Amino acid sequence: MKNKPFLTPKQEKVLNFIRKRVGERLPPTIREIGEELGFKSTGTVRDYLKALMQKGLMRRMNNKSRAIELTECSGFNKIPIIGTIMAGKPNLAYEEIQGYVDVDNLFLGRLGFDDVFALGVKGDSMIDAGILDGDVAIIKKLTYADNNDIVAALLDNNEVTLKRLRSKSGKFHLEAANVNYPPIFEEFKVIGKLITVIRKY
Amino acid sequence: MKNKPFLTPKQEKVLNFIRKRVGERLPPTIREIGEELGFKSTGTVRDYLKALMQKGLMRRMNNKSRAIELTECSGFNKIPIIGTIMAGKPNLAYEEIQGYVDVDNLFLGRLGFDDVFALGVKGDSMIDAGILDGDVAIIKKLTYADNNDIVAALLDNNEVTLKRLRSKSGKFHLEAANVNYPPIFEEFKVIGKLITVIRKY
DNA sequence: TACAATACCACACAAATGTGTGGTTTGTCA
DNA sequence: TGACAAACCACACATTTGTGTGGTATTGTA
Repeated sequence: MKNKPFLTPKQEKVLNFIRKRVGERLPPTIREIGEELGFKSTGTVRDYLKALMQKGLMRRMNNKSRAIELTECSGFNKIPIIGTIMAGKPNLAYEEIQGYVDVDNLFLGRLGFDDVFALGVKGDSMIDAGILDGDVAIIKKLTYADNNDIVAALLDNNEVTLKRLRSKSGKFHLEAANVNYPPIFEEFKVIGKLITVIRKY
Repeated sequence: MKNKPFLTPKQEKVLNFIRKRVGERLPPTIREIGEELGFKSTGTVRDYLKALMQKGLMRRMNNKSRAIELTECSGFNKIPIIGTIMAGKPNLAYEEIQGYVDVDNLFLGRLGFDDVFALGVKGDSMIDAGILDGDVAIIKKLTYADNNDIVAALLDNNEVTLKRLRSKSGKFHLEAANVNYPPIFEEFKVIGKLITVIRKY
């Protein structure tokens, strides 16, 4: 069993300041960290950054200002997923936390923002797959997909549509998830694969 | 009627690139913008930034690298929502962006993290409302709800269930969205209201 | 005791980055 | 036609920022 990366109090202070600034959308420069924490030398700050990097908490790009990337992917934005809830307690002192919804990583997993895009769902053609009008579909950019995957496909008329990919005797076609829509046998190109659906009420 | 701040296509491209980079938590330098957009002079980029600032879309700090702040608020993690996609283009250039999915604000809106929790959906009792087994339901903590709202309710056996709230002649009961499930008339307590559904594939 | 890690500092230097001035071209509008 | 804004470029310069080297002091530990 490995023990979690131990941080000295000072190191934690540095990390927290970086977290704060990253949260504010402008990571600090080395000198800004020094000013905030009271270090008079840039070398000191670099020692800390080196330590934090060795402990796997951040990455940096060479010769790029403010280029600090926290690997922990901002552990703040998590929502607990609850199984059962204790009865008497008024304020949801949840007993069984099954996991966490990570707001940042939810859609992306290990993907970058370049690898996905979102599509507003129009119509009810996928209603039997639980995808309703107005839902937002998060699509991972791909040019291929497997049988039964739900894909974003580009049709000949330059329209993008969300359908299920089916193969029948070696040929692919698109199927709606709604008996009222016929399958699509025309030419199309897969541009991505559905990885997440979001619906707001 | 006021017209929205007019942006030229080029200006919008610049803005979108900045949005993207701010979303990635490292705003671009002037030269990085120029490289991406194909400008050979820093002066050109500064002209654009000046224009965007005059239109009230961003602020900058003097002599600070990457210090671009988008005024359009909460520019945290945004995924572009794309309408139509140019046919030939392979890599989905941020050409026609209709809007953004704001990862942070998606579930929460103006709520804090304390005001919501998540529920793992089990079973198919809400399938006709497009809520499937395995979905994650984001619930806003409330002790009341309106007729027809989908709510998280605490039953007598300490189970939490997701159902539609119905009132009939002044009395509330719970209804599944699946003809195979009978309505629930037993005692229950509303603990929250469904605000978002997320499904991962 | 010797060694390693932590916790600092000073300072020089190079690279990145922002600023400023002065241009050219194109199209629109009065 | 002239004025003006958008949309560019080149280049010098100042400032910011990252890098690198070489120190000192303290503490725990093998």
